[in-house]
Parts: sequence; C-alpha cells; structure tokens
Amino acid sequence: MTKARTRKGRDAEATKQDILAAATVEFSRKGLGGARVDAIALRAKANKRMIYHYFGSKEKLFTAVLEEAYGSIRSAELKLPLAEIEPEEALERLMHFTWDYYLAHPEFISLVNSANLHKARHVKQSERFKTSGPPFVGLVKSILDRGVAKGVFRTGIDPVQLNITIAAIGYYYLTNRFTGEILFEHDFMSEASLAERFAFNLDTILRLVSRHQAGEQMTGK
Amino acid sequence: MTKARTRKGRDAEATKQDILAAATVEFSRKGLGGARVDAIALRAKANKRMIYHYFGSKEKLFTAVLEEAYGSIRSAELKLPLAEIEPEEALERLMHFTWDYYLAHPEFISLVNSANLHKARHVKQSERFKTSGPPFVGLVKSILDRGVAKGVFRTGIDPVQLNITIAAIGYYYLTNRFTGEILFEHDFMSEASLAERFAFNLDTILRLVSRHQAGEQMTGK
Amino acid sequence: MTKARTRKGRDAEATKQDILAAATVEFSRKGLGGARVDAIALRAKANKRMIYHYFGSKEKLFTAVLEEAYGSIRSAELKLPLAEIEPEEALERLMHFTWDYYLAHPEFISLVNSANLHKARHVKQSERFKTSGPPFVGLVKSILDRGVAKGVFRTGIDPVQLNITIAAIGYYYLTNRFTGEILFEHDFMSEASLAERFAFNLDTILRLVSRHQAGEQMTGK
Amino acid sequence: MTKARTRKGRDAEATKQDILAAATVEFSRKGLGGARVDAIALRAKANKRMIYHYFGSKEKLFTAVLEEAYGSIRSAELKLPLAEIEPEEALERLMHFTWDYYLAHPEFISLVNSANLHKARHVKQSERFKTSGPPFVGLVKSILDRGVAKGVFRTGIDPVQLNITIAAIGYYYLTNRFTGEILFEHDFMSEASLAERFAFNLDTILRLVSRHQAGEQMTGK
DNA sequence: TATGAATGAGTGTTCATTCAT
DNA sequence: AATGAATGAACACTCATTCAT
Repeated sequence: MTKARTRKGRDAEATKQDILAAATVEFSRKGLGGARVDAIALRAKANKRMIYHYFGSKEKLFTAVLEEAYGSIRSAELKLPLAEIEPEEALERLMHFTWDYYLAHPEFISLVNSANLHKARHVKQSERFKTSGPPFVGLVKSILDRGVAKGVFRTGIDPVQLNITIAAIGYYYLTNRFTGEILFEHDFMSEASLAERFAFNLDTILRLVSRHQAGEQMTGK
Repeated sequence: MTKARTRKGRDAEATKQDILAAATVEFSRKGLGGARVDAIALRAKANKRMIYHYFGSKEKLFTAVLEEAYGSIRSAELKLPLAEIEPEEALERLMHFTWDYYLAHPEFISLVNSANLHKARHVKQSERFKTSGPPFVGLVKSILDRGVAKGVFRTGIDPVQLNITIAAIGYYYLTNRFTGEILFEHDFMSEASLAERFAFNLDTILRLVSRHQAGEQMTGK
Repeated sequence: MTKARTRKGRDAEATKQDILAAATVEFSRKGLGGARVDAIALRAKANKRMIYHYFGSKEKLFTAVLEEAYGSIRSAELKLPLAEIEPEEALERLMHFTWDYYLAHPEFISLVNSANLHKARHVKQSERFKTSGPPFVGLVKSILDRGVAKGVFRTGIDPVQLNITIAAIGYYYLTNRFTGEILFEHDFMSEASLAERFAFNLDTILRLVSRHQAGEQMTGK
Repeated sequence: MTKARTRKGRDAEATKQDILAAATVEFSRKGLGGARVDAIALRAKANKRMIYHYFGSKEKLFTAVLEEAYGSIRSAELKLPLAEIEPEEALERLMHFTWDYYLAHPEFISLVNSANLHKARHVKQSERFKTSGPPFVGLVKSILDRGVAKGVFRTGIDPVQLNITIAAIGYYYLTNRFTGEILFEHDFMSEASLAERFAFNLDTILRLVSRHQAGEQMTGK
C-alpha cells in the first residue's frame, strides 16, 4: 500500500530484485555455465541491458545471487529463538529448520553446489562475505555447551564437525535424490520418505551427541 | 597383417579411452554447461571429429562419462573382501573405502553433482545403468544383518538410509569444502583435518548402529 | 529574478560547451566510430540526455565539434597581423602559427582525419561551413602577391598548392609520428626534433618561393 | 592452372587471404572502431568464425592488415631499379612511385591514419614489424649521396626529413581532399588537378635538394 | 580411421537512443 | 532544464556440430 510504485518498470530497486530472483532460478537450475543471460532477462521481464547496468556481468550477478542466498539462510537462522529452550529441543529445532529450509529452498542447495564447482571463487571475491559477522558455527556451539552443562550431551564434540554433519545428512539426500532414486530404487520425495529420512537424521545426531544411549530406538517415526 | 589390424583396432580403443578420460576431467571441472568440446579434444590429443564418431554428441559423451564413473566405483566396491571379516570391521572398512575413493577420485563427486543438476536425465537414458545388476545397497545390508545376528548392531536400521548417510558425511565435506573453508574459517584439506573428519564420521556411524554405547568417546582421534 | 533566469541561461550554455569540449576530446582520441556517447557525457559531467537535447544525435554532435574546431583555427588565423609586415617574415610567421597551432591542438589534426575518413560528409551537411566567408587561401595569396611585387618571391606560384604544402609538411609529421617513430627509428617529439623539423619545413618553403637561391643552406638549424 | 583448388571454401590459405582483403577494405573505409566483423565476413564470403580461427580477434586482424599493407608498399619500393639511374631521375622516379602508389592504394593512406589514431599500438605489438630489415630511409639516403657526389644535390640534407616531406606533400593532399575541396573550393581529383599537384610537389623537392636553382620554374607542367 | 575446414545459431556484452518524471 | 531508468538493435566473439577428403 505504502509502495504505490508504478510497477511498469520505472522502479530501479524492484527491477534489480526481479533480476536477482530470476537469476537465482536460472543459475540454480542450469548452473553458472548453463544459465543464459537472455533467459534471466526474460524471466525477470527486464531488459537485458539492465542486468549489466545493475550487476556488471554474468559472473558478478552470480556472486550477487550467492550473497543473497547465503544472506537469506543466515538471517533466517539467526531468527531462531533457540537460546530460550532446552538444549535437546534446541538441537532438534535447528535440525528441523535446516531440513525445512532445504526443502523450501531447493535452489539454495544447487547454488552452493555451483559455488563449489567454481572453487568458491565468487564467494571469495565478494565483499559481503568478508563482513559475515559472528562465526557461523556459533549456534551449534552454544547448544552443545548448554547440553554439556546440563549433563545431557557428551563433552568433546567439535561443533564445526557437528555443524557439517547436520547439514550433510540433509543436503546430500536432497541434492543427489535423482541419481539416488535410480541407484537405490527408492522414492526419495514422497511425504513418507521425507519424514523417514528426517527421523533417521535426527536419530543419527541424537545418538552422536547424547551422553546416555536409550535403547534400540531413540525417536519414534 | 593381423598385427597391423590389431594395432589399428587398439589405437581406436585407445583414442576412445583418451577422449573419455579427457571428458571426465573437463566435465568434472566445468560442469556439463561449462565444458567445451574443443577443450576435451585438445586434452585427449584427438581430433574433435572423433568425439562425434565415437560418442555421437556432447550429451552422450557426458552420459558415457557418468557410466564409466559409476562403473568404476561400483566395481571397486565389489572387490572389497568384506564378507570374510567381522561386521564391525567390515563397516569400518567400507567407510574407509568410500572416504578414500572420494579423496582419490574428486572428479567422481563433481560428476555426481552435475548428473543431479540435470535431474539424472543422462543416467536415466543410459542402457548400462538399467542392467546395473545387484542392488547397490547390498553390501551395507549384509553387514548390518551380520552385525545384528552377532548382537553388536541394533535391529531396525534401514540399510538404504545408512548407505546414504555414510556417503553424505564424506561427500558433503569434500564437495563443499571451498565454501566451507570460508564459512567455518577452518582448513578442510590438511592431513590432520582429513583424519579428524574421518574419525568423526566413523564415530557418528558406529554410535548410530551400535547396540551398546561405550562411554564418552568410541573411537580415538 | 532576472539574475536567476540569467544564471539558468548561462548554465545551459555552459553545459553545451562542456559537452562540446568533452566530445572534441573523445572524437579526436577514438574517432567517430570509436567514441562513446556515455564517455562524452561522463567527461562533460552532464546527463547523457542533454547531449540529445542540445545536439540531436552523435553524428550531429560530431558535426558541431568539427564546426567548432575549424572555426577556432580560422579565427586564430585571422587575428594574425600579417598585412603590416614584410612578406618574407609574414610567410615565416604564418608557418610558425600553423606549426604551433598543430602542436597546441593535436585534437584538431585527428578531427580533420576523422572528417576525411567519412569523406567530409559532416562538413558538407553543416550550415556554418557554407557561410565561411572569405576564401581560406586569402592569407597566403596576399603574402605571395606582396612578395612578388617586392621582387623576393617567384611569380606563378599557386597559392592553393602552397597553402596545402605548408599544412602538409607539418601535419603529416605530427599525425603520423607514431608509425613514423617505428619506421624511421627516430624520436619525433623531443624539443630538438621538433625544432629540426620546423627548420627543415621553413627551408623547404623558402626555397620553393624565393626568387634567388642563396647557396647551400638558407636557414640555420 | 597448377592450383586446381576446389575454390568452394576448402582452401585455408585462400580463405585467409579473402578475409585479409575484405578486412583491408572495411578498416580503411570505416576505421577500426567503425568496421564491423560481420561486414568483413560477408565481404570475404567467409564464415565469421573463420576470422577468429585465423586471426584471433578484430584487433589482431587489424594488425595483420597493417602488416600486409606496409609489407606491400615496402616490397614494391624495393623493386624500384633506382640504383642504376642518375640521382636526379631516381629522385623523380621515387616521387612518382610514391604518388602513384597512394593513388592506386587509397586504402593504404586510410590504414596509416587509423594506425596512428591508435598511437601505432597495433604496429608495436606486431612481430613482423620488428624484423623490418634494412632501414626505411635507405633509398632516399643513397640517392642523396649519389647526387651530392655528382655535384647536383646540396650537402647536409637529412634523408629522414626529406623522406617524410616527400610522403607528406602527396599524402596530405589525398587524405584530406574531402575537406580540402570544400575549404579551397577546388577540384582535387580531376586528372588535371592531380597532374598539377604532382608537378608542384616535384618542383618543391627539386628546389629543396638542388645545388643550383634554375630560374623561375624548374619543371614544366 | 582420421582430420582440417567450415558453419549457423547462439552468447555475453555494448551501443545510441528514448521514456517518464 | 535536467535526470535516472529503460530499451532494441547490434556488437565481438563462441559454441556444438557437420562437411569434404
């Protein structure tokens, strides 16, 4: 309401965002090499020239897309109210958040793959990544610390490794689901399959961090 | 005469292998969209026309590369003498094999990423994948079964999920090491880091499958 | 009120002049085809739209630049007080003026080259060139006439040809100095080289017009 | 006859020459910035891709054109049998050659202008220019020396300056003929005008080098 | 079997110019 | 009078693929 913009193209910031959104889709679907600037312009309903006006080049646009993508998950993560709840539940919530974010933003996974295919060259060039503020691993570390203090988590668990493992067991399942479905002759994306996978992952992590192991199965399906 | 003919035939096969090897490198480094047929021909020291002669098109060459890559890891895996050893050690050996294979064949990881970026379209088109024989999950399943029978592993563990997790915790660490090193401000590829990661992964899996949990730490660093 | 209006009017004229000056630089450096409207606007610190407002198009701006350039040398030439001095010295002064003007305004030479690359199409379209007043050749003609009357210059010298030659021997040296320095392995722009060239040119012209030739060398180096 | 080439495009050297010839025309007419690669390909009846295959880039093609252009005039000049004739006539023949070459190859003049507009950057990059062999100024120098020895030419004339002046008085007239015709209201390219100009130039040079001056006019029209 | 030459359809990028305010 | 936003056509250059031998 407040933003009674013309919406017919004369809004610089809106155009820029349209391009960024379109580029996110294209890059995540085709990769950096396979994405077409023309296709991005078409999808953004913007003139191709505007892409160069606002972003300079295809590569710089890719960098901007990565900045946006990492920025989004980061700020969403920081909004999680994990400090106020018990460490066991906080860990579960964090895993839920990660898993749900991957499911809601499949383009994020593809973009991370693309970024790494190019050895994170674009991320390294970025200014915005340099000022990324508090260490990424902070959330997990504080949960671990609180769990140890409470006596429910083991000591000596490296928060970086745990962080990576939490990401890995969700990420890998989703990004490689296409070859996975062929190799394992298993449906990866049905609601039941997704629930099953999340439960398995939660179990994996809880067994990894718990001080005492509670029998055959720790979580119900 | 026969010799000359044989030599010619061998050269043809050698050319084909050269092209395949060169394509493997190019596709893994640049992705399908970023790889260049010219670059592959140059690297293979073959005439570009030979690529079309032997493989038909860039996409079919990519398919052939994937077939070769999956075939290689598969046949290496099948050579593992796991049936003859205790299940606990067999599991550890399987994890070692997976980890070492990823380290020795980084192009395999990139190719799997590329295959999935394209929704495994090339894998689906392949004839050789259809006749891939015994289910991929067989190894893990038999180890699990033997461990349960022996009383050292829990019952009810899904071998598919376990298989995926074993792959995930190694694969993710390696494929995303470039962005990982920036985000976590951590060296991912030093010998110590690699050893630490493997130990952590082994610990993760052992805690996941074990019937009894043995205190604070199951494996030494 | 009047002041404000006047100021605005002045700013408009100033903007126009800024654009013209910037365009002169760009066109002389890059040629018509190589000059960029953006670069001209940037250099003039003016909005690109102003170029179209004041000049209509890139080509018309080029025409305006040529008009300005020719107008400047013309009016400077007309200010020379050659009628009051002896013909020999007048000729030398005219040559000095031409040479110094070329040195002080290297962009003029480039613009003339560009104008001729386009077969003087822009000059022909110009209104201001049509009303260029007295024939260009007048100065040289009157000097020649006075020299003949005084008995120091030969008769029958075509003032048009002489005019062209005076321009040629300075112009060519300067405009082609870059390839010249390579071909002749000779420094063209040092103070000594410039002085040497001017002396040679003066000698050339004096020998051409003089009635009597005075031995081995007419002018000192 | 010996070259029974297919002439339907399968001759690499012929294609290369066609491109070079077409580029010479385009660059001389439009300048480096104004020439279009498409237009060159069209004129050469070659595929645009071939330009890049053989020459690498537009700029490198421009360099090749310059090399060819300078090479041509140079080798033509070297074929002149000037050593066997009297110095006076040799000088006249050299001037004739220069003048005729400019008339027969107007593109050469334009290319030299373009080369200098870009500060001879392309010439400097060229390998072929570095091995240009005997000094360019040699012809004029040997004529001057022989004239001095014979007693018909003055001593102390710098062959470099003379060389430049011989080129200048022909070159300038031709390259700037378009603006010249407007400024001087004079036909520059009629047969009579060309003859008049050459006579004037010959007179200029002969008066410049001669030991004794022979009255009002040295050469007949 | 092998290859150098050739190509049409793109591919990222830039241009002079116009629109809307 | 002045300007930031936008555009379509063109630009230099590249691609996967085919031709001719």
